[in-house]
Amino acid sequence: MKSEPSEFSIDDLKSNPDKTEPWDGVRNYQARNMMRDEMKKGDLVFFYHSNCDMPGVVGIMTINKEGYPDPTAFDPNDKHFDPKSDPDKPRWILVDVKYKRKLKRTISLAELKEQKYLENMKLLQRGNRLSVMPVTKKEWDYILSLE
DNA sequence: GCCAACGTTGGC
DNA sequence: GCCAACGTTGGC
Repeated sequence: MKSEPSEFSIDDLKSNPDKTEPWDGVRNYQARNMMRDEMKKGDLVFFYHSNCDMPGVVGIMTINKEGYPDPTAFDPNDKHFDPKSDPDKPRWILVDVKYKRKLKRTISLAELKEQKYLENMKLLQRGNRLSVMPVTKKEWDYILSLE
C-alpha cells in the first residue's frame, strides 16, 4: 500500500496511539476491490512511500479491520468527498491497517528494479499507479531478504 | 459504445 | 517542473 510520506508516513502510523489507521481516501476501483474482496484480518502489508526523495518499501503493517465504507466519501468538508457515494449504497471501501515494524532500511524502488527476480512484480510494471496492489509470497520473502 | 479532452499519479 | 501512462467524463 502506497502513501506519500508528506501526507501520511510510516512514522505517523507508528506514533498513532493504537498504531492503527483507516486507509481512507482511495478513489480507484481496482484498489477498492482489493480492499473489499482480498484483504483479510491479519494479512501482512508492505508500507510504501511514494512521491518523495526515496520512494520504496519502508515497513510492514497488518490488516486490523476488513473492508467497510469509507466515511470520508460522505463528508462534504473532506477533500475526498464523493457526492455520488450514497451512504445506503457506499461506493468506496477501506480497511484499517496496524503498524507492525519498520524495515531496518528503506528498500528503494531503484533497488527493487535492479532485482531480476522481481521483474514481474506488479509494482514494477510499466505505468502502474495503483495505490494498493498484490505482492506474492515469493516476492514478499525476496524483498525481506534484501533487508 | 466510442473516443477526445481532461485530470491524476508518481518517478525522475 | 516535466511528462508518460492511466482513469474518468461527457458529448455524440
